[in-house]
Amino acid sequence: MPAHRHRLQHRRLRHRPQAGAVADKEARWPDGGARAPGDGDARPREGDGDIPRHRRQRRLRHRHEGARPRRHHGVPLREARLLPREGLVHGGQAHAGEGRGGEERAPEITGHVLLNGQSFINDVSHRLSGGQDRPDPGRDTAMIKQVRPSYDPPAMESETQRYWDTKDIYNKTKKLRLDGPDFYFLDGPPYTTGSIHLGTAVNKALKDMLIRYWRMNGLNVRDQPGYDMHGLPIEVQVEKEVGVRSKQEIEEYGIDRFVENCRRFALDLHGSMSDQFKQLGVWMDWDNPYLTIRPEYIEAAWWTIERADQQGLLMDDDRVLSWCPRCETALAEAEIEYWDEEDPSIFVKFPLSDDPATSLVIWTTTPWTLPANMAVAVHPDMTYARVEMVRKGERERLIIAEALTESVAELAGHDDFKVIETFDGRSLEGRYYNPPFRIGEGHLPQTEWTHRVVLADYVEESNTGIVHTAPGHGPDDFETGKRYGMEPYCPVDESGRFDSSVPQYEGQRARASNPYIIDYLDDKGLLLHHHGTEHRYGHCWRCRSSVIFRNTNQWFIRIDGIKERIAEEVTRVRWSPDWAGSSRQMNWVENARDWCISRQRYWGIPLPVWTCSCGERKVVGTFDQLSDGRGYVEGMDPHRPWIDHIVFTCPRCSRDMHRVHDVLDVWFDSGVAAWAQLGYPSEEKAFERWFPGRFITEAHDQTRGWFYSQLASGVISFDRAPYDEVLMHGWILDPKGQKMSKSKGNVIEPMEIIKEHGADSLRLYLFKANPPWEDLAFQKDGPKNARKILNTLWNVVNFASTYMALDSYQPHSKTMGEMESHFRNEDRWMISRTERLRRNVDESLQARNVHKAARAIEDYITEDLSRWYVRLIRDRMWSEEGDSDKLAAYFTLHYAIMSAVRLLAPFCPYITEEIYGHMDGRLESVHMSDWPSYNETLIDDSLELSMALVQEIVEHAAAERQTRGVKLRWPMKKMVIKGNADNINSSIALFQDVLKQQANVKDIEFVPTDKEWENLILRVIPNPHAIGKVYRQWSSKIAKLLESRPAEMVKKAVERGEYEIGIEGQYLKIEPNMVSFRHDLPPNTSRVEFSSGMIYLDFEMTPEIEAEGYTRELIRRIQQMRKDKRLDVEEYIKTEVAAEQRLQSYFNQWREHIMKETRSRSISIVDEPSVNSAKTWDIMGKEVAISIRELQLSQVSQAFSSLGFLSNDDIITLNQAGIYDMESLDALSSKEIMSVPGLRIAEAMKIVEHLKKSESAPVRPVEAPPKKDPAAEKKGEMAAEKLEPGMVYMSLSDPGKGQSLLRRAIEQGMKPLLISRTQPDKHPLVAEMDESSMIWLSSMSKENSFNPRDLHRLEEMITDRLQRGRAAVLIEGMEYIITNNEFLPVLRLLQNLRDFTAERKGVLIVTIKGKSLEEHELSLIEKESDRIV
RNA sequence: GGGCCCAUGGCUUAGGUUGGUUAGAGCGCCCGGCUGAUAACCGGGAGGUCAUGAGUUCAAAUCUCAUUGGGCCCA
Repeated sequence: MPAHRHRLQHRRLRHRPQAGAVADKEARWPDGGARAPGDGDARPREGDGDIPRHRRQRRLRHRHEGARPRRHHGVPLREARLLPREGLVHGGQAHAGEGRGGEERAPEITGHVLLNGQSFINDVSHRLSGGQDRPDPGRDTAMIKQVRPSYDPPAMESETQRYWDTKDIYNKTKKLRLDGPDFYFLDGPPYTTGSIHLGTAVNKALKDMLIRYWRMNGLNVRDQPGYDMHGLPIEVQVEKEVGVRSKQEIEEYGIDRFVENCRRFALDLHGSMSDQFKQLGVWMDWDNPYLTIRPEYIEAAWWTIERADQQGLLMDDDRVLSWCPRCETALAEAEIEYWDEEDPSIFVKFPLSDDPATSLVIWTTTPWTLPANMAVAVHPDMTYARVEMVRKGERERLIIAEALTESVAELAGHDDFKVIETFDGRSLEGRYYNPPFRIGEGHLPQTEWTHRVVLADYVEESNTGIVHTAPGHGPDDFETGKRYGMEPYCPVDESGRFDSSVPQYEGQRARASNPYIIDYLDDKGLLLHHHGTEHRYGHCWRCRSSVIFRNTNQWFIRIDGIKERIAEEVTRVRWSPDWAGSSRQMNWVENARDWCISRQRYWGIPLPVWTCSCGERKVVGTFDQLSDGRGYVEGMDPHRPWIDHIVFTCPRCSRDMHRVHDVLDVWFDSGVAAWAQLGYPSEEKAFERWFPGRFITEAHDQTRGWFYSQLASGVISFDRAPYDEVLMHGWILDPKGQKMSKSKGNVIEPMEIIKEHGADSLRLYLFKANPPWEDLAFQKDGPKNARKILNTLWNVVNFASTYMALDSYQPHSKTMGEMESHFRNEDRWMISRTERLRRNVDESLQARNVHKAARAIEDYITEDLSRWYVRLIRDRMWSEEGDSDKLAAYFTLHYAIMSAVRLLAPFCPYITEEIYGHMDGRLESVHMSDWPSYNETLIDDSLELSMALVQEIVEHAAAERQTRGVKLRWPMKKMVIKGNADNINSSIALFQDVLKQQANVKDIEFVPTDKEWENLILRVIPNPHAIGKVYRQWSSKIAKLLESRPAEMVKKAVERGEYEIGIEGQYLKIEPNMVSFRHDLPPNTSRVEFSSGMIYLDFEMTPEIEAEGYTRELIRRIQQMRKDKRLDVEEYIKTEVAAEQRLQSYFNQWREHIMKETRSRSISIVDEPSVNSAKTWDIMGKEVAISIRELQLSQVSQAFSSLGFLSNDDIITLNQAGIYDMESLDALSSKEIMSVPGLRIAEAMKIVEHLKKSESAPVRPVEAPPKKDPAAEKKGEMAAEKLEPGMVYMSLSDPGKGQSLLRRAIEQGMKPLLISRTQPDKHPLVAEMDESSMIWLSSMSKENSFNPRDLHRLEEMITDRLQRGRAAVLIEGMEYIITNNEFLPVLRLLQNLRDFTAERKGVLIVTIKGKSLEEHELSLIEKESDRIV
């Protein structure tokens, strides 16, 4: 019998703590002290080492069972978790380190960090040697505590959050790295909106992940978060709040009040954002963010303006710029959002002054700019044509680009047209034309080139090829006008309305005048054609008004002068991905125009420029310089309007200098963040220490935003980019890849995801789903699936911690070197996989391939750790204490878990913290630990290859079992492996035991490459054609003879060319062409090809295999019955098995094993069942009737009642040794009794003494007394929760709940009706019901679907039963009915049934897998229940 | 119109630098198994013109060009 089977008893007992841990949730501790769940008894006590294992198991059990009465005061556990964890911290010294303390001492702990191409060795021991104490050896032991059995992220995360808060973990973690190399991480300030969205979430999560990674690598990371708090968005919100609608109204309201409101607004909002970031698990310096509205910040911006001025880069100028007519301010490109809008598309005739019968035809989508027309532009090299066109009977002459004549004619609806002559654009230059609008004298500046044809390169061969030019309304037009010496004319005022120079439209909004202008043109016969067109149109980033181009005076920073330097800096900076810099950013910089930094608004950094009417100007760079001004007050707020009151005296003419009333572009605010947050220039020390920033990461829209504004202001201020590295990340889109927007209603809220699945799951999904720089179409299933991965990790930890805690395993008591000799190959494999993972994750993160790192961890957890290694070591986990083989597995498993946890810590800070606290806990936080280094020498390619082969073969074997219908429970007789290369067999042989165990195969044979498996049957295939040619009439005889001869011999001989066969006295030579050979498989054998060879699987059934197989089937059935009866795992039973003779003999061979596995106190193996409650199972076509009866624990002890001095522990010990009653005790010799494993000597002696004394009378096995004791208690419970007639009960997850309710109903005398999807004969309730009371859903309809008629039939069946009075109906798997139907009919069915149930005083029980339904469906269904159970 | 990125089963994606077995996963679906990590897990199956077209090549999801669609940044 395999050794491990003996261990099942242990396992059963050891399983108890789990049940206890569940109870822990409400447990209270008498000492009021703090204990993490499960840490109580797992902690070693004095002398624990001497207590035999099973004793400790008992104690553990007692704690959980016996703890209840002690719960009278103290701290509920949830809070307890937040109080100090005793023994985890060494005297409050958070920095006492692993790494030195000896964790996994084998691999060198030397992290290697590569930053900006510059690498340095992060030597942990060096870092920790800064006068810090070695951890107290007495406390430098990890305490393994069992984790709570289920992973509940929202609850766990808020507990962890509180743990961090209470113990100030964040600050301690930072403090720990204080001596490390400084690393200036630069946070791009999000605009202060008050709530985070998925985009800001991924942004901060990414930052947090990298910061944690750097910290673990020993860097002292500066992590001040920032908030961008000035600007229009807040102004617009405040406008709404205080009820003003224009700049004029703001000024009436009072700029001071307005600005104060803005400040309050911004300050309120930033706090709630910080809270949300915290929940996301982001560790930044939330108590000390940099705010762009602080005076010192503003001073830094001023200083930068001053620097620009000193270099001659600051200027004011007239320019045509985007203008928001609502906000009445200029806008930068970065502040404009584009989307498609409908505009008119018109073709207008401009008659030539000297030939009014001929018109130039221009095209425009902005009719409102026509009053400001000053010229028309043609391309000098384009060919134009004079066309005669007949339209509506009228003849007209038009000038159009030649290539476009036809399309224009078509649009205009011509009757006929012909080209009269062609010429190039150049020849048109200077021709005068009559503009559509005549602007009054003194308004439109008349110069030499006004209302003439001009040349411009940008004119395209589209529409008409002639461009209406209004220098006051278009940047290109402006440039062209400038070239021809025109002064721009802009008849549109700040609010976007026509001024008095266009009396026709005075006071009208520019764009709104389009229809009137078109009408006017039409009236004057100038409109050739008019239609609508969709095109991209710019809008104000905040108020969404359409922007217009206006010519205004603004302040600029000249980019031309520094463009080259900026480009050089782009080249120098490290970009991820590479093309973000070399292509994208470069492209932007190359096309960059002068930076307009002035805005005509209130809530912003005031432009620090004072001007005098004489033209003198003063730029203020620091507050000190302010104090020279009149109106300066010490400590004053530098915002508007107060700053406007400061007046300087002009040094040139002594008149007053006033401040230009503009504020700065907010992109300038954030552009100076790198030094402004350090307080520079007023504070130099921090600047010298930290500047420049090492790293930034933002989304790709920042190419034109923050990436650029920093480049420009950095080059102005310090002649360099203020950062060294940029990681450009993507956007989060909706599931269909569309941008999320409130108007589309497709916004997914990060906080809701966090509430449901936890921040860890959200983060993991965000990290692993995509490369960082790609946009992510956010899938709602994403976090859910990520949670499953974390759940798997949790399960592994639960498994490991259960056993390790029981054994008080000390993970750090041995080094890897010391364990080396105890490792099995599978341990070495696991360690190799682990080292490889450590390397992969580190390399991926250094390359900023965040997704690859996350995916590597995921694969490792699910594939290597959970699905394989844990499977392999199960048996070893149950083995006896002190067994070095088990310790090797513990060590490896612990090493693997802790590696994964530390690698995962930056990604998922919560779950890793929780696991670390339970599996190690020597430091206060996993985030204080060092980044796992890797040891290349532990990576063993060939070992991993071996295991890969074994895994592949196991899979093939499983697949072959499936096709043959042979379950894994049935051992396979033999597996033969023939590798196709010499090393394959030996490579697989390395893991022969693993293969045997996992494939459940009794024997493995290897066949060398050049041989064939000997059991293959070589057959001679005679070739009658060839034989007949030579030997004619003998051929059939020869063929027969050949087939009958030993094929091997024939083959060899033929190959040698010497095979002869004797027939009728003659020897006939057999030529090679007369025969061929074939290898046939022996019976019951499969041949499967795998990547590196061939395997043969011998499924032959021997009596031994049959016996084992049937036994395992039987055990399985009994276990199932135990489960169905809801027996306690420790409950003893009495078992009867009725089966045919052959099976009986098999079961008898395995009798003891069966009893142990099933906790049967007795087992009788019989021909016919003696009770009719026996359940008949079909095991591989054989009928086996099983009945089990529970024996209460207390009754077991009655078996030894004559030995009153025995404790329950002793009795269990005896039971474990297979001694169940006095009879068997009697049969043992004194010596045997004394050597019962685990039995205390004193007790053993007492037993021996007692037996000698009493010559004890045979003790009858004790039957369970009629319903008393715990059984009665159970019933009492039921009685207490009697089912109420007329009620609908519903369980949203657990089918077992529904079944036990139905049982209760039966006990209450109700007639049951069961509707289920589980086949009736497999259903747990089958024993308690007759056939007519069960409806199998799948049999109600064909094709596994449910149609409305089936629904109706079902309703009839149920109401029929309810009508017959006092009925209880259980519908299981409601989700099946719902998913196969329209939802509403099902809901209606449920409503009908509910009414009917109430009316007939029946009971309706519905179980449903809530998870498989849509949320709203579920809530509707829930409403139809009276009670959720 | 220009620059950059993306396109692989119903959905999300791996592979692409370095062209070479049968394009690999997860979710969903179907079938089966396991059942003392178990509201978990495992195996199998169906499902792919690797966006389209052309080229290079003995060979293209992979390299080149063009086209289409989507995203970002600009004009």
